[in-house]
Amino acid sequence: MSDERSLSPAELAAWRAVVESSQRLLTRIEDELRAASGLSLADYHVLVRLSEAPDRRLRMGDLAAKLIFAPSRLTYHIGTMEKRGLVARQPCPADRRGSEAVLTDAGLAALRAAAPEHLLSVRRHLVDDLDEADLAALTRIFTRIDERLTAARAESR
Amino acid sequence: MSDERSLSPAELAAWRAVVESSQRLLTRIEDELRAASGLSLADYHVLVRLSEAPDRRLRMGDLAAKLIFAPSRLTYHIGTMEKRGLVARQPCPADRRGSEAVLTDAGLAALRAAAPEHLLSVRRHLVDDLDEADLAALTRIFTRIDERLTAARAESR
DNA sequence: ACGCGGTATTTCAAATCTGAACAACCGCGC
DNA sequence: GCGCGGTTGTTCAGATTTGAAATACCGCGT
Repeated sequence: MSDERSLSPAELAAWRAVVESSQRLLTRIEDELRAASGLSLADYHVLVRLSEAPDRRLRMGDLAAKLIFAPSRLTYHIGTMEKRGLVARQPCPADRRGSEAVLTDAGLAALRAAAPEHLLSVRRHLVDDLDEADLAALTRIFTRIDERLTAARAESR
Repeated sequence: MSDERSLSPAELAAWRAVVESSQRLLTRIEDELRAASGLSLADYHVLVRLSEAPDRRLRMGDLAAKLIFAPSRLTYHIGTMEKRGLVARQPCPADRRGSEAVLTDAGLAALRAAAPEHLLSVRRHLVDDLDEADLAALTRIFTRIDERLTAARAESR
């Protein structure tokens, strides 16, 4: 707290630990997911979001927001998943500008096939290291950060 | 803890919170860094690592390990930074296979110019939300994850 | 009904990232 | 001293990601 233009060693250590470890964690878990299922983490997240959506479908924009993807990235990504038969793209009936991504049966099957190993992977590399208090702290901390970020984004419009 | 092949709702919530919020946090902080200084977060991290190294220089391999970059990515990235005059590349005297990345005066100046705003940004979006206990918890948790990952990597060789 | 500012998505080119294959070199053991 | 397995970086081609510009459409106000 000494200088507001800087960070204390403890603050810097926390920031660095988060940046580096989360990077390493994601990389590792993605590697394992890829090896076990052929899906990237992005593929997996697309499948999860669609599987949770009513009627297994979402507007491109909504899906992009949930995944934190730039619009053009989602267009491209859904394109590759469509080629593999994991999702389908359909024009949105209510709004002719829009389109929806729909989870196919094959996509749902791929998700179900990949999930157990993947969750095991998450458990092995993250959850098993944490006790209940850690878990709660992580959830609370990151949820709060997210809320603040979303609020800050709303302001800067 | 019910099924070892799955995750409890609390565990899943923690995992999702970490993945999404850290993603959003990084994106946001990178945007601000870019807007204020023209540096990407990767640029900034390269500069930081070099500035901390003895004689302001590091072997490509060591730098790549610190940054969690694939080798070819670092080659490319140092190439772009070299064009901008932020770093220089020199053959390694002790090992003729290797090369070293060296921080230039311009690179150091760029880092010093960018740091205050960037740290403010980190403070605003992360540190200000945390009390001392949170800070310590984050550091402890992510440091432990990192140790485990590094250990696991060593095994799978 | 019409125009118009705004929104949803795609397209395009350029920048970046990845992994496999390569070239040069190290140093150990024969 | 030589050869060989292992290391260090780079190169290359292809995949992904980005941001700006284009396209098509919405719905409000007139």
